[in-house]
Amino acid sequence: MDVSELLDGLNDNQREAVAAPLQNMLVLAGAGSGKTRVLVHRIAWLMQVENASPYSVFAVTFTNKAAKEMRARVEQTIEGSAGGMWIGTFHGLAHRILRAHHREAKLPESFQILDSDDQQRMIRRLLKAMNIDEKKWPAKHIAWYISAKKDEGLRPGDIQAYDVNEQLLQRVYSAYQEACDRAGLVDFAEILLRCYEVLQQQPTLLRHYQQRFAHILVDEFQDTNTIQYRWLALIAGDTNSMMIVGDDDQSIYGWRGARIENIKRFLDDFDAETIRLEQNYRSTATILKAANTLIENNSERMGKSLWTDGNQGEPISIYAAFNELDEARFIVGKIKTWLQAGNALSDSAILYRNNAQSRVLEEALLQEGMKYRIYGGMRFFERQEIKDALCYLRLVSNRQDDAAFERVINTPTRGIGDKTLSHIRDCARAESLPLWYAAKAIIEQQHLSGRAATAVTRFLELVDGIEARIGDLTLAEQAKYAIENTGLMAMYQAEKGEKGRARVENLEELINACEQYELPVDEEFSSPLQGFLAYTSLESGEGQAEEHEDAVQMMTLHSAKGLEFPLVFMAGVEEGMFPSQQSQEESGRLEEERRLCYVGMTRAMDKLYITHAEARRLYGQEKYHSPSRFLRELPDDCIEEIRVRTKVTAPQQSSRFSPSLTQAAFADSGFNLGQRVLHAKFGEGTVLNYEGAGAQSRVQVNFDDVGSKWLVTAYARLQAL
DNA sequence: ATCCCAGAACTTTTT
DNA sequence: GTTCTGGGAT
Repeated sequence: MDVSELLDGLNDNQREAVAAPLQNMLVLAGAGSGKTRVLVHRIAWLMQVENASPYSVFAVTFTNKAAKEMRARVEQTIEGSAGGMWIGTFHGLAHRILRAHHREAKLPESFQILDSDDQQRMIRRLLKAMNIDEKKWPAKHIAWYISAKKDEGLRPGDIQAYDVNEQLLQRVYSAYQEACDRAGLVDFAEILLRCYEVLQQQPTLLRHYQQRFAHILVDEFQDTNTIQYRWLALIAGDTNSMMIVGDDDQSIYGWRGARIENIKRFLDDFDAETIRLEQNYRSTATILKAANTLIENNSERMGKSLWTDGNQGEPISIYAAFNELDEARFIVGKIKTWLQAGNALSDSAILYRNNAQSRVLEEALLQEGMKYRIYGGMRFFERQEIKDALCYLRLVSNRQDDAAFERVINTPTRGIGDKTLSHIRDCARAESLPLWYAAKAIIEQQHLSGRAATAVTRFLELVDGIEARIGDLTLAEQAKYAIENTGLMAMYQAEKGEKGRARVENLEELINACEQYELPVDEEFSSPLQGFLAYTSLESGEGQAEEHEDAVQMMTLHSAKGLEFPLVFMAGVEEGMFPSQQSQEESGRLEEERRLCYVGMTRAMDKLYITHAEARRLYGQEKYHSPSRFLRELPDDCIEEIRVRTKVTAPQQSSRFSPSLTQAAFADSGFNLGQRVLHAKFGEGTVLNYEGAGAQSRVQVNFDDVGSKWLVTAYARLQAL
């Protein structure tokens, strides 16, 4: 590609960033302002104009998806291979360095990665051994604590524990770390911290990477945490060509350690120039104006205002639903209309604050026979049956892996009970041995009863046997061999019902994934299996066996970041839901919620609907939320209210409507409950739920605007208790 | 080893 | 209200 072509089609600011001299730079890139484009073109520019070698490029993203996209677009732009460049996620790149220098990092060659589930099991095990009450100290919280400390670059010894609680946490952290080290295991946070420490402690190594990576590019910089910042700074050294791209207004991961202030810190530490990308190529002027106005309510912004030379577009529609069912019905209705106008389902998205909200929406879509796809949820490589299989493979490749040992020693059941297991654990603890070797020792010392000893021996031989047999097999054959010979397949085949069938299918899909897997040529893995295992932990399997059909896209606001859709619905925009209850109680959280709202709004290209429900069944209770404060922050001339809100009046004593009130409401309208379809005119304070003695019914109510009154179609679904 | 029930949880998510 | 989990009973 010709050099001038690299700048063609870019606006002035984008061009300025792409063609900037070698210097540290912050590109403050608003939503939909073409930041990926700038990064990609910058890489091409560095190569073609600055004669940078591909080996000098180090491009970091947060997600595998973003890394993959960047690599693909670079290759497209430079019309060649991006091999030699390091383009990947923070964890992927740090992991790569650790593999290459596992000795310096004091890790076994076949070290394995713990996902958060493994991590929690590991902690639970420790808590039992340390006699700590799990009720008082849930493994989840402790895992959270440990990760948070690692994210800040803190080892147990760096923590000043002033009170007994923190001292306990510190003790568990310490024990956990020892257990991981002994087993050759690293958790996600450990990958970064360990890599950081190795580079810091090995000046020769560090110099090597610093000299090699003359050009560092970082995407989504507002999401970096402390250790990520330090890691980048270390590798950058005094290089003066680091380009970071980010948007302080889209920082929504503060709750998991992201430091929005890293952007400002970068400006100081690296004496960087700032370039702003404010022209938006995605949304209508109306949507942008509303989003801008909203975000201006935040303080300490770096300042940025999106604009477009495109259409004004339609106003943002705000719908005040009677309850969550009405909300779902409304949304589905609008999607239906949109579909009938000749649009694709997959161009519409429903965004919500928390996953629990998806259910009612799903039911409504199902009722209309509309296809949908929900993002998030259980990932492929995290499924129980998949993890079982992977843990066998982990154990095959690294006998020290205690987490894997614990998981599969009695899966499928082979007569190794709690007693035998705690025997092995005791021995392991006493001798500071991995469980595998403790089990071996116990058998040799004949400390077990005949039956238990046979069972354990058979297990050890099983794993050894797999390793002996898979030597010259392909990866897929190895997996197949392991899944079948361990009895896993038989176990899940025997499991009845839809669930068992799905699990068998997943195991087959795992073999398929092995077939598809390509070992990265330039990374240092001792075996294809090793590479595959790392892949399964770092890439959770999004896209595995996924169908691409035309469907409504459903996801949380968080997972919508980076995406765009012509038609967007934001559901449940109510006080207590969004901003969430807890964000209103803790200080500083509110602004992040507002940024989340900003992110949500700026996903919409053409039309945005925002809905809120006056009544909502939440955790089994009827809640009456007022519309979100964020709605009040939108400028009047950008919005239209589809249904003027009515005041829902609950009876004084109870937060639920009473049966008599419900019956009265229906009787007043001249209809009886139980009648399949009812037509009624309802006024303010419409009663939506009916609960009678002996039978429980949920009244589903459909509303359409008819002048100042509402024509109501309702039917009751009576369910005997 | 398996099953069943009581009790707890319950933002947001990538790696 | 629902779903998951852990512990106790069979």
